[in-house]
Amino acid sequence: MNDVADRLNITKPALYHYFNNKEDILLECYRLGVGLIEEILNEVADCGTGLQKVEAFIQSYATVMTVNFGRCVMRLDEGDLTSDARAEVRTYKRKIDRRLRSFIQDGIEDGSIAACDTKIAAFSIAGALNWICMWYEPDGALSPAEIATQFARTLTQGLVARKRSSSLRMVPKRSNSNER
Amino acid sequence: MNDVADRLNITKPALYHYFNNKEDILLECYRLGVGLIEEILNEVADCGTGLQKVEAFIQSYATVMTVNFGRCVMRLDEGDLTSDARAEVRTYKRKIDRRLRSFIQDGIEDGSIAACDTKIAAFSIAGALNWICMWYEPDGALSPAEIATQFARTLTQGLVARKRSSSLRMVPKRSNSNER
DNA sequence: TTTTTTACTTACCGGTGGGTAAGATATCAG
DNA sequence: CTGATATCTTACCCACCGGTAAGTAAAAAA
Repeated sequence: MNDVADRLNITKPALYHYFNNKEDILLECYRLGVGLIEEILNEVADCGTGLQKVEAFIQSYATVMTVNFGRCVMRLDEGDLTSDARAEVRTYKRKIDRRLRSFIQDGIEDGSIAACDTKIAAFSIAGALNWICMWYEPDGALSPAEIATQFARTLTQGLVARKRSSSLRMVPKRSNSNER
Repeated sequence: MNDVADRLNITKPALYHYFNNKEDILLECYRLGVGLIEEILNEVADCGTGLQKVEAFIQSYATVMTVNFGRCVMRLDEGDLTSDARAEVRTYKRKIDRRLRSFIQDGIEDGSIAACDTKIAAFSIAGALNWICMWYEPDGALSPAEIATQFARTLTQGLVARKRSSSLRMVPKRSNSNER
């Protein structure tokens, strides 16, 4: 708390003028991060096949994970929250997870995604994405755009080499619309 | 420390009879976990194409993440280690990461894996796998075996639905082992 | 038997860190 | 001007937690 206050050029009691306690600050950061994610979820919600939605989701989510408040969403450990706060956080998480699963389900239904366990597939994607903020560093070799694009590709297409068969490659004009 | 000692039915000073400090205990747990991972890495090291090695790696690593000491490897936050310990931990991590990347590289060279950025691909896989211990619960709906198998499939094959083209689909008798 | 080593215990310490009491200064409403 | 409210400070508190001092009991070595 002292450090936080220092960083803001105020004293600790001034901090407590704006927040009730440490957890409130943490939660507020978390809420900001979740806000970012929910924003992109809404943008993504209607943009083609299930596969395309998942792809767009990955692309956007990966980008969010490279910005400060995005990282908060992941770095927060449920373990050291009071039960009230934990409940709130879990609600957010569930909401995002459900959304991702629904995209996958859409894809299975419209034929763009192979039959699979949506729960595990969603966990797999979410894990890869959440983990980004464990290794990403702003001044590192990989740019957010590169990461987002490669992740979208790897997670949807897999690693496996494919014979260039028929007209399978339908992913259109989303080459790299994410430079910012 | 008191809690740990309690759990072992001894007092805190007894704990300090066996370990120098808290960090040592943490590190020892970590080492046990890394030991498990390196074991499987060696088993995997020569078992076919690059893709098959990656697949075997995923399968095994996912399983490790569901056992206690496996979880330690991931739950340990570099942030609260002394620089010595951090150096050690980073060495382990680098070793594992390099190994995974080499498998991917092997696959690209032998044609079983599509050309991609090995660094990002490895991060993506490692992230999905590491994240497992954030949601896995021993008494939950998903068994370690299911998780491992589905992860291996999803991460290597991707989500995308593929036309049954030529002899590509070599994964046999695994129709839908994921009901529940 | 004596000595040493191993395996602990009770009682305690000091720093850290989240949080507060009480007051100062400034702004704003009436 | 008066009183209330918002914004911030100095000085302090105390629970918790990592770690230790000093001593005890039992086993192993001599």
